[in-house]
Amino acid sequence: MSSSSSAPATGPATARGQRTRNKLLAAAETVFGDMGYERASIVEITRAAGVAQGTFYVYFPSKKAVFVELVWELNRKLRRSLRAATDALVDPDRFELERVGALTFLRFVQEHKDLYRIVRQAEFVDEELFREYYRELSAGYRRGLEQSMDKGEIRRFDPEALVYMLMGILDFVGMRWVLWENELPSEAVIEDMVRFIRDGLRRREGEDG
Amino acid sequence: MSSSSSAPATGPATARGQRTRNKLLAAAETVFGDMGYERASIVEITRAAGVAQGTFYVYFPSKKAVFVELVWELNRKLRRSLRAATDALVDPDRFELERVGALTFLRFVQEHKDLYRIVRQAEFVDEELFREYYRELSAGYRRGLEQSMDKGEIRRFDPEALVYMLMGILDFVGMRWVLWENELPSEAVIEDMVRFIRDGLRRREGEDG
Amino acid sequence: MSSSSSAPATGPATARGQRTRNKLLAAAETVFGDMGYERASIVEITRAAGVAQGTFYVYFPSKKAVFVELVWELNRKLRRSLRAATDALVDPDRFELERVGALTFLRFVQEHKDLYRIVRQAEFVDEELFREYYRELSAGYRRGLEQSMDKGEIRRFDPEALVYMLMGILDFVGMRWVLWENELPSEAVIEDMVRFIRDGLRRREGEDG
Amino acid sequence: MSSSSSAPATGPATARGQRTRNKLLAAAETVFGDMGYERASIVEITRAAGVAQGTFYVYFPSKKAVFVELVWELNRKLRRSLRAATDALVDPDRFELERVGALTFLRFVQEHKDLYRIVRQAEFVDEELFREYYRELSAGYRRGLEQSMDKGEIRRFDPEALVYMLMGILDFVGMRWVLWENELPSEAVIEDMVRFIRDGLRRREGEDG
DNA sequence: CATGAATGAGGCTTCATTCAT
DNA sequence: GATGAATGAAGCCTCATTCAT
Repeated sequence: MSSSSSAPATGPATARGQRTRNKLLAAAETVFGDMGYERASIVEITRAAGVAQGTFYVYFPSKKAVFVELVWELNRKLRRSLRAATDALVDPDRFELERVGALTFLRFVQEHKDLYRIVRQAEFVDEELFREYYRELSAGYRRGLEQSMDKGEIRRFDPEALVYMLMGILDFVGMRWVLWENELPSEAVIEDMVRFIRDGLRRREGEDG
Repeated sequence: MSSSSSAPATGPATARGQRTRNKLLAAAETVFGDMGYERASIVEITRAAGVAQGTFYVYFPSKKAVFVELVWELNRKLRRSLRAATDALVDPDRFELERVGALTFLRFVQEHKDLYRIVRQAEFVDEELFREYYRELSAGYRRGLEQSMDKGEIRRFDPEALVYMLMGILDFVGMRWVLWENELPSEAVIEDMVRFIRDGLRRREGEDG
Repeated sequence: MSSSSSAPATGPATARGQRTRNKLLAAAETVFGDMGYERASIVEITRAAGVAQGTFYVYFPSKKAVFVELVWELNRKLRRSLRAATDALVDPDRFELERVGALTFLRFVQEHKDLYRIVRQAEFVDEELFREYYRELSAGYRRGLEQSMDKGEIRRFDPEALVYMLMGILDFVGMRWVLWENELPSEAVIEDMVRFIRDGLRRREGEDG
Repeated sequence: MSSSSSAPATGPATARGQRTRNKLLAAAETVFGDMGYERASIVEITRAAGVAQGTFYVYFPSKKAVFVELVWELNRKLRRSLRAATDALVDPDRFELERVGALTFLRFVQEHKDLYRIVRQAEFVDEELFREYYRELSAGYRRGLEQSMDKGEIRRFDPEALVYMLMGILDFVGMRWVLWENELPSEAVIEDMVRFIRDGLRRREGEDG
């Protein structure tokens, strides 16, 4: 019977296959990161992976397919990082969570610069994919913020608005320092950011919600 | 500068020439906005402009050239809008400026959805152009914020950090509502945003700067 | 306005354009005839036409498109030839028409060997195109045969059956001699063919229809 | 012949080997019939056969090789069918033979639509193979017709011409009804065909050969 | 001034075939 | 005896750009 006909072009599941697939994925990450989706070519990717051009199509049905996979990989990895970092905290308040979350995010960007740049291109590769990326990412964040509002830790906001504002801050800080300067923001910058967020979130004296 | 003969393909300076050039520019804006830089083609642009293919090269030396020009045009227009809106205010404080600036930005995005998407692509067309765009945009904003700090209206921040955080907020709110929902954010969202920014900026009691 | 957006990729209508288009069409005819549709390549066609590869797509939207055009061109030419030949006859009976039609067909094949082979491939390029080809070709033939039946010149047959039998005879004779031997069938063969058809059509004594 | 060691990739001669080979052959028949020679792929064939891609080359040296084998298989089967059908007749005259031969052919086509389409493609895979197919098929037919002429059962014809005309009739009737309508021609059509052939063959009164 | 036919490099993808396991 | 991962040549098509008119 062999593998009949249903395999969705994910490529051989053998050990060797896994290795090749990973080489390809890593190469694609680098190449897309360097040259952008459109200018990246399959030849370039396979050359970087050290395999023949045709090998690419053993593992991925199309150029777009690797890209999409990469985007989701980043999404998963990032969420996992954030969850790990915050789960490690003992009885944290919202402000602690924001500080740790921000730092984790920036470090993640630093370690996955290519992947990060890939997301930024998704908008032009597949609009819906791009939105899905943020929807997915914001969902958990938003839940946490809503809980904090319910607990009265922070002021009440339209949760969707709040989550996008916070993501916007992180995105731009990540872009400005990690991507452009190729380094984590200085202590001072981080401190300013955390303080700005904290004060923005905090209930004012005399407020009831 | 002047109208010597070396300017590379800026096109005839006659009135008719100006008209053609503008048609081309407008067409390029639409087409780049619709299909993205890479997928947009010169034929598409010239067809939309109602001129022959070759005419394009009378006015612009390359595809990239129109794109760059478009980016700067957006930049200029946006800064002009912002300046106009804030100049109209009588003796405004920082918070008033932020509110008006935010609204102006969002309305601008609404009217220039194409140009907005164009900027976001600049990152992959010409990294430096993209950074320049934000450097230019942030310069004036930053000056204003520094003055407010000096006056003690708002807390002291690393000005670069502050300006990118604020741009990040606006960018994401504009994206989430104006681009994705195709409408201005609701009053509630705007209000939350303005309040978040205001509280983030405000000096805490007892602080001295 | 130029040529706005409706031109169905038929290429420039200028004199120069017509010339190029014809070169391309002629080259395609030869190449498809020589190597068959699938093995023929656009490079081969453009090389034979003496133009650049890209020029092909100025005139035809796809490989298949030229092919289809070629098929219909053959169809038209063949029908025109047959009509011309039979129209020239003065008060012909069915048998005279068959003789002249057969000869005309065979001569046509001899002069259009490429196009002839092209039709035979249509079956594998586009099944429906292939059937349309025969439907179109048989329509006029069939009308003539029906008239002859009505006049009582020939026996009554299911007209569709008759027309396909006659086309089958001609097709195979054309294949066997014109294509394979590269010459018109001998007088003897032609005579046998005409006689066979005549006797097959003729009413037997004592029949009434 | 024999089972020495030089036969190029005919595959293992064991029972299991035979089974695999037949699965491959059957799969190839279906796939070539469905998609045509050029569009059919080895992967498709091996998948349909339920074996690994590489296995194909254990049994056949190339894609073309299976195809050629399939063509000859059809040829053999068809001739065997025809022989069986006519051998069963008791002291038949030419007209009876033609009627039975025609019916047998049409039924064969109906049961082997795949193989039928395969032959029609042979022309573009290997011209010589295609001609050989008809030469082989016509050889026996022609001998029978010559005998009938010698016996005076039918009029004298150039035998090659006659045999190709008759094959042409059958080919087109098979195509028009069995392939296109997916059904045997109606009684009426069959009757017209048999009558047309009979009258075409028959000696006219007063003829002597 | 403008045109638009022509170019040719380069991109994505398919697939027959090989060969180490 | 069978496998299936890998190969790389080749195909169709797109498009920015040039240049003769």
